[in-house]
Amino acid sequence: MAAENEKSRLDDAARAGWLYFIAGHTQDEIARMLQVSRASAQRLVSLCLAERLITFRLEHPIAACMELAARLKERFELSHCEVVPADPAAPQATAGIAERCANLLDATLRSETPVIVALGTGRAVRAAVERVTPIDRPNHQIVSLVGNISADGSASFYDTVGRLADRTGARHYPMPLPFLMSSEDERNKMVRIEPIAKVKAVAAKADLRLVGIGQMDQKAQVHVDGFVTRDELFEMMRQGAIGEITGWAYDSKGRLLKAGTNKRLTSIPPEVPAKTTTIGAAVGAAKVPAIAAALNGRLINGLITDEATARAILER
Amino acid sequence: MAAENEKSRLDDAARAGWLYFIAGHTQDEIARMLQVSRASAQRLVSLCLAERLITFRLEHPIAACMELAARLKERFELSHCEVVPADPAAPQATAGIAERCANLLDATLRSETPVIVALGTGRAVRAAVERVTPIDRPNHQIVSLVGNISADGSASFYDTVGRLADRTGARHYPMPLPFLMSSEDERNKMVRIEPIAKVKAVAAKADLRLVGIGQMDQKAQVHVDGFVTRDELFEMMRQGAIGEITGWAYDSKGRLLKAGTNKRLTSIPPEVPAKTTTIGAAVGAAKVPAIAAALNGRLINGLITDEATARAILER
DNA sequence: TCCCCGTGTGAACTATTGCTCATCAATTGG
DNA sequence: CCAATTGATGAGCAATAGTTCACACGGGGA
Repeated sequence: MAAENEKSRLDDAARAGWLYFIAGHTQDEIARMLQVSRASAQRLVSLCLAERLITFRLEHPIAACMELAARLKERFELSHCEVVPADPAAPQATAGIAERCANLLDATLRSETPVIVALGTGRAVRAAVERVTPIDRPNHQIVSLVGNISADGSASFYDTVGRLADRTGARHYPMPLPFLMSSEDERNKMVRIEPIAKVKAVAAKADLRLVGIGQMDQKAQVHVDGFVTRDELFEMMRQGAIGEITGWAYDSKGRLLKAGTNKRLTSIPPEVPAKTTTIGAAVGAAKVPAIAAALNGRLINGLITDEATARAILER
Repeated sequence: MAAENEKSRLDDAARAGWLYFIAGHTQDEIARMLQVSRASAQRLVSLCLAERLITFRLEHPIAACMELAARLKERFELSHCEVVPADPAAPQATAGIAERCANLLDATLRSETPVIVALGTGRAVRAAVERVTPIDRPNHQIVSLVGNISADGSASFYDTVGRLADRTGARHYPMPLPFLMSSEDERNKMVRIEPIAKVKAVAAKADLRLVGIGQMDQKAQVHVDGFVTRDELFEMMRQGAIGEITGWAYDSKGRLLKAGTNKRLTSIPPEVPAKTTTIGAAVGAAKVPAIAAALNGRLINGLITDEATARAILER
């Protein structure tokens, strides 16, 4: 086709695009104006889009978040990803992601058919549970991925499973075990006893796993909360631990370590690669390496984070 | 409603808009993603538009033209307006507007039901006629608004009516009169004779009038072509003439003058205000005051011009 | 010259979107 | 505390947009 016609076709495409998107006419009107069939007007509008003659710009902070979420989803083959605007007032605030996690839980629990939700650790997860809107779903099941008894024998304040069950009337399965056993043998023994095996079995069928992601540094939450000692933490760091999910430490490639506390952990380990919908929830510059490793290692296939964290992950 | 909810609603609107326009999802998909009904998703997309969260940008020279045409249409209450990109190589070229005029004529003449087209003077009009695609429409009528005999008695080379009739097989009505009579009396006598009255009658029923717009300055086309003498031209300029349509001179407010050559003109005068679709076709910096006056005086209700001229008219 | 290929076209059909209306929940004022 | 008002909601329908298909046109190449 002659270059001149090609050009005039693009001109018409631009005209059609202008009339459609900017002037707000229907394609039928445009067809009459341009003296073509409606089908041709539609083709012109498509062409205008295809040739990128027209661009959309979303003037809203959310736009950047959507963009980041789409890139994360693509890059790490995630089944679900949400990025919330970073709160400039509180860059580490979990409020934003907690709201999204709560929304996700709401959506999942709204289902009439029975679902199983498994919960891990993390402030965001805990906060999310508090924000779930109460709903009566006695046929759902809520299961904990981590032991809720801390080193000193008291019940952990992370009783997220119980709280979520309160709000839904669902059956719930806390894990009646200490976070760490004293030896590998003992761990292996414990996880085979009936009540624990039952919890594991339910967790294995979970429709959704919602987990926090912890970094393994001097401020590691597992240490701050008293689940692992300073020495245990340092040992894991020497072994290359960079992050943890439900206590399971992994290295910078997202490989679960086969040493140290991992041998004595009672938590249910992540699937590798994650097949069940497994959503990680975490924010903060300190957690970026841990989150990135979890994504690369396919320990999670979903992520809820904030804008600053998302950007940092993508820029690595 | 609380400000927080309001904000979250706008967030959702932005999300929906992003998913719709940028990610290209359907509203149904968006509804599922956002956990709302499809109707609500549609409302969110509308809201996004209404709140101008999203803007469209058309990266094409045509965009500016469409914008200018829309402003001219609005400002002067035009029923039709087209602005073509100015050709940087030939700022006065009528090629662009001629093409659009031809397109307009094509569109009008394509009609199966009989239509009457009246033609005025002007290079653009003449060039447009040459570009009309031949079509067999014996029931159409083409009528001239101006005498086609020049001062020296020869037939004018502006035989646009004949040329257009050739291309369409339409009946045509040239105006067998000199452009100017020697006196007002004589003019009044001539326009009453049968063949002329017939032409006037047909012209009065025209569905479309396509006319050129001439400026009244030393390079006025009516003078250059020898229809009016230098003295006559200067006299009209003294009377305030700034432009002419089919020879009828008007002042800067678009009021037809009641003096000088206007008293001896045989051309069919413009309707004031224009009720029939009356399209003016003109480009060039020199014609800007004439075009603007014609628009203000409602001598025309349609305009075909180029980008530079359109901009100049709007900036006055 | 005739044929073939690529391209564009409109008709007809399907999918998507926009709108109206009845309903319902929340908030406010009496 | 209740009625009135406001505003959001979803169902259902009408309008609009998108797709598919068969066909026509026009420009090379045999």
